[in-house]
This record gives sequence, structure tokens and C-alpha cells, in this order.
Amino acid sequence: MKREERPRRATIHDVARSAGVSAATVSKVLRGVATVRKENADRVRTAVAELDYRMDPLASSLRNESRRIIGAVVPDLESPFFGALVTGLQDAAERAGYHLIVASSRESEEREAELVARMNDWRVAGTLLAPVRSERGRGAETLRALDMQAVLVDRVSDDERYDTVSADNYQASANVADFLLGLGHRHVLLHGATQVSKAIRTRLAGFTERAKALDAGVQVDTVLSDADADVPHRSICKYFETRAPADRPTAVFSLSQHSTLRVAAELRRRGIRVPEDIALVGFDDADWMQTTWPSITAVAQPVHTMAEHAMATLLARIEGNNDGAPVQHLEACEMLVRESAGPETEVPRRRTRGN
Amino acid sequence: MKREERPRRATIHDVARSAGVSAATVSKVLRGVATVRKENADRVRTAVAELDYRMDPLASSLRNESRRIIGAVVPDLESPFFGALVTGLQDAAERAGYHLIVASSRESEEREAELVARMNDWRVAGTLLAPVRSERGRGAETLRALDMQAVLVDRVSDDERYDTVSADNYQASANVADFLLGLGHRHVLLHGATQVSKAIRTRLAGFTERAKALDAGVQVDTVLSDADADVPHRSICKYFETRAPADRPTAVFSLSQHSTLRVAAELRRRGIRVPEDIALVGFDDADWMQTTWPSITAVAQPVHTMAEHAMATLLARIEGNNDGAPVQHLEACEMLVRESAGPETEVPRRRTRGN
DNA sequence: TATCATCAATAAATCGATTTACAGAATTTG
DNA sequence: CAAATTCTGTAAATCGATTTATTGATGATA
Repeated sequence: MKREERPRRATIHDVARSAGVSAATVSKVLRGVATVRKENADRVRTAVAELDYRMDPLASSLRNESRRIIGAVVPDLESPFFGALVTGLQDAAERAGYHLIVASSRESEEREAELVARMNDWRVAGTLLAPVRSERGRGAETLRALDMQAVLVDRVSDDERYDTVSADNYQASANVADFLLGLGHRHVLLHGATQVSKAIRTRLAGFTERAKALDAGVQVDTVLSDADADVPHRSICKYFETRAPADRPTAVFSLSQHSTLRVAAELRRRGIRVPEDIALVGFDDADWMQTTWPSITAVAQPVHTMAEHAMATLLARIEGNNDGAPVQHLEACEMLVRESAGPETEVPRRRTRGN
Repeated sequence: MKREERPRRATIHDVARSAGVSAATVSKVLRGVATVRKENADRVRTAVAELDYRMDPLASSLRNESRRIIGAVVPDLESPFFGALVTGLQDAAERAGYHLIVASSRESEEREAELVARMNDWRVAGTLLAPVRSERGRGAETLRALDMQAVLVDRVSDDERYDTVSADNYQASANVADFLLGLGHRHVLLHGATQVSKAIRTRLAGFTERAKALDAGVQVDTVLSDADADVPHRSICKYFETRAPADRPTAVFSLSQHSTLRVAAELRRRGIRVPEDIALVGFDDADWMQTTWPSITAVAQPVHTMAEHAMATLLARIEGNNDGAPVQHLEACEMLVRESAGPETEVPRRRTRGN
């Protein structure tokens, strides 16, 4: 009977003793190094099973320069998008034998920089950063300053230092322009809840540039506003308030999920019917959009693919399988056409432009 | 000039050397132990600032039996509820000087058990487990088997071994019963997407028992179904299909957010108007519920308070400030009355019971 | 003044793994 | 058969902190 009152966990030395070999040999077997006689390897494996041995990832990581830990910093964990992203990252990291440490910057750039520094404290092998703002934000800056291995995800465009992975916001928004103008809309409102996010700026540019290219006479209004408080709500209110019904846009393209919610709420509040009076397309799909009435046409981001690709890219860098120039990877999005805007819907009021 | 090609991070020994003291002294200063002469303490702090020293949490944790790491295992990260829970936990853990390691069991009990074991591998000081099923599931079982410090959150009732924290599902559901019966409803459908979750079973019991107590003649139908695939969808379909409009319930109480979405979709599909034909109350509030039409009356869970309380409870156990019997803590919920069911709404078709 | 506490500081052990450097055995080569 | 080479296995160093045991120095007490 053991002397310890509490059954201490078996260490690699216990396994070694039980198998009648040295700790170094056990380590070799566990890490799959070939230079071990089969007989000894078997005895080690038996001892591991018998003692119910499990490696301490902390002790294991300490010795090595490259620790088998990957950090992920995302702007928030309460939105399904980043929730799904993190879930995908965790899955991919585990499959590659890495641990994932997750932290939310809660949309604060200051916190983001601190979290990146903290990931560096953990001596992570690499970091996946979904910046609050863009590849020029404080988090990315800290990555550079600390010379860390990293991949930037979402809310980014290309970068001279890091690989980036994001939805093809530009192309997807251009497609929305094609779609809405194809339906005959010539006066569109763009609404975005924040001017901070690079992704949202890109969506705005994608739509606007394509729309102008298709028809220079198109009227594109924009209501942009900084994030916090109810400012975005009030600004969209004011837009509709100060605008005669005859001068209303015939379609709205909301540039984020949050924004879509705002717009839908405001339209309902004012009794403006969708899609009869106004068509609505939102960027970023959500469960509820197919259930609400009318169901909402939305651009869906392939979040799982993005997670997969981002992790694969990072791992390639970490493991030295890629030392080429940084690559900007864009994932194609899909537009899910629903009731709030679609071919069956006529354009509300066709008006020829010309003030 | 240093000889290293890459500027190695400063260690505690570098700080010690720079301050002209021993590593042990530096450690004392950093951990706030009093037995250090003020002059030396100041020199240490200066050296820390100069060398830009940051402690390696990994190395720091290794020596101590109780590592300053807390594990959190939740059923999923894609729902706002658990996302918010994790955010709250992370905040609380950080304030107490702990690191939080998060993992999603993805609604799999097997994975849950494995993740709990993995938290034990990290030698976490304690674990917050939001079980897939209940306090009797595989994760909790593993916690017990490994004799870990833990607090169980959500989807649990009381437990003889661990403190638990959850919304007061029973009372909140009883309140829904009071509310709906108070409005005159005498035939209610309860719909839950899964029979697995303890929380949902409790909500069912809370409503049913109170309803029966208020009026033994109340008719409560239940459509329960196991999670995956589209089974829940089909079962709610069938319910309405095989039921003459005259025999329809006058209200639905959906027992989860997901379920609310299902029910709302199905009612719309069949052209059943809410609240004119049928009233709807959902358990678990979401952003979109105040925007959708009609806006949906829902029970909101105080998720941030729950996170706060759960972490406080765990820390008290860890730090030995509490060795009393395990406590079941219930957080009161709030019902947000909106258009889908409310006092202004008349009960659709009043019918006297009696088959 | 001699003896006993008290206080500050440190050297060395420790946590649990990995890795390095080296030794002995087995095998191949000249 | 001796020398060179390859295989296996181990002792010891290492990662970066914390903790323990111990040593001096200082102050208090008899």
C-alpha cells in the first residue's frame, strides 16, 4: 500500500520504474521516436495503461521552445460567428495535437494588445487573431513587436507580415449590388453599425464600387456610426425621419448582423413593409433570419471553412512547411435569397433618378 | 551586446542578476511576500520594468500543487448563452488572478468526459462544468472519479458533491404558468427540442406542476424529442397536422431558444397567427426576439450573474474559504413580456374543458 | 557580555517532462 | 579478429518559476 494519503498522479518516472527503464526511454516511446526496442516499448505501454498515466501538458511544454499550444484572440464570444469560429479552431488544433487557449478582447483594442502579450507569455507556438479593427490594430501591432507567429482572421485585408483569412467581403458585397440592381433598385441605403471594422468598410466599398460601375446614376446613401451606445439606432431613426416617403430608398443593404437587426426593427417600428415598401439584404446570416417574418435575405459566411483554413495556414508556418510570402486568403460567401428581397419581389416604387 | 542572435525573453534570473539579488527574492517581490527590504523590492521592480520582464505562467504553475488555472467546459460555444457565460467566467477569473481555459464538448457526453480529464491533466485548480445533460452525466462522473474541485452550471439540479449554479428554471416556468393561466389559457403546448437536458426537464415540470395546481382541468400537451437531425421539427409538424384547428392549444410555451425558433417557424408556415390564434412564450431570450414580428415574450436568464456567482463559489472552495456542504444556487429569471403573449392579448378561443 | 529570537536573503531542491551527451552492446567492415 | 559503425538506453542538464532549509546579520533579553 502506498504511503501517500492522496493518490498522487503517476509521473513519467513512475512509469519508468514500473517498466524497468529510464524516463528518457518512456519519453521516447510516448513521442513515437523509433530508437526503442520493441520489447521495451511494449513494457512502457503496459505500464502506462496500468498506472493510468497521462502526460502533464504543462510540464511537457516547459522544456521545448515551441510549445504545443496555440492562442486565439477574438473580439467577442457572444456572437454565433466567433463562437463557431473558435469551435472550428479548437477542433482543428486538437486534431493536430495542439491545445487551444481562447480569449475574448470584448471589442477593446487595449485588451486585445494585452491578450496577445499574454499569449506570448504562454510561449504559444502561434496565435490566431481576429482583430477588433483591422490588421493595423493594436493586437497585430503587438504581434509584430513580439515577433510572434500568427495568422489574422476576419476584419482584415492583406498584410505584408502575416497570412490573413477572411470572407470575401468585397466580392460578396459586389454580388449583392449585382443582385439588387438586377432587380431594378436604383436607390439603396447602406447601414453599418461601426466604422471601426475593416470587414464592414470592405463590404461598403464592394457594394458601392460595383453599383457605380453598373450604373453611375445609382443613389447610394450610407448611414455609418460608431459602435457603442444607441448611436447607431438613433442615426437610422433620423435617416428615415428626415426623409420624405417619396425619397426613400427602395432597398437596404445592412452591413452586419447587428445592423440587420437594427434596420429590421426600425422598419417595423415605422410601419414600412418589407419587401413591399423596401427590400432588405443583410451581411452575415443567422438562424433567426429564416424564421422571422419576412424571412431575411442574407450573405452567409463559411465560418467553418475559414477556421479550418486559418488553422492549417498557421500550422504550416509553425511547422516550417511554408516560408513563402504572406498570403491573403478570401473565402467565397453565399447569398441566401429569402423573402425580404428576391426575384419574386417587384421593386417597390420605380423612380427615375434626377433630383 | 548580448551574444544570442534572437533576443531571448528575460527570466526571473535575469531580473535577479540585474537587481543584484537572488531569484528567490525576486519571486517574493512578485508574489507580494512581505519579508523583503523596501530598498531591494524597489530595485527588483526597477529591473522588471527595465528588462520588460513578464512571468511565464506555465513555469510558474508547474511547481505549485494548485495551479492558477481554471478550466471551463461548456456544451457549445455557438450559442449566445454559453458565449456570454464564458465571457463572464473569463472576466471573473482574470480579476482573481487566474487563467481560464475553455473547451466546448459540442453536446457530446463522451467528449465532455475527455475534456474534464484533460483539465485534470492541466492540474487546474478547479473546473466549471456546464454539463451536456445533468449533474449525473459523464463529465460530472469524471470530476468525481478524479476527485476534482468543481462547480456545475446550468442544466443541473442539486448535487451531494458539488455546488451548482443555474437559472431558477422551475420557478421561472411556474411563473409562465401563472402568466398564461392568468390570461385565461386552459390548453397549452409545451415544446422542447431535447429530453437530454436537465434544465429543460425542470422547465417542463415547473410549468406543468404549477398549471395543474392552479387548475386541475388544464390541458397540457407536450412535444418532446431528442436533439439531432430534424426530428424535433417533424414532431412539431405532426402535432399540428393531426389536430383539428378547434382542438388546437391556445398557447405554446417553448422550452429553449432553439425550440422557440422551431415553433415560430412552424406556426408561420401553417399560417397560424401569433398572438391572435395562438400565444407564444419562449424560455431563453435572444436579441432577435424583440425585433421579429410579432416580438416574442421570453424568459431571460441572468447569465452574467450566473457566471459571476459560479466563479465566486468555485474560488471560495479553491481558496479554502468554504468547506460547508454543497449548495444549490438558483438565479431568478425575468419574463420579458412582448407581443407574442401579453395582457393586451385576448385568449384566442376560450373553450370550456371537458372532452 | 552572552544567549536567544527575529528578520532578510540565498543556495539548492523541486515540479514533470524533454533533450543532450555519452556509454555499452550489437553489428558490420577491413 | 580488430576496428569502425550503428543501435539502444541512461544519467544528467534543462526549461522558469516556487519553496525549503539554512545562513548571517541584527536586535532583544538575561
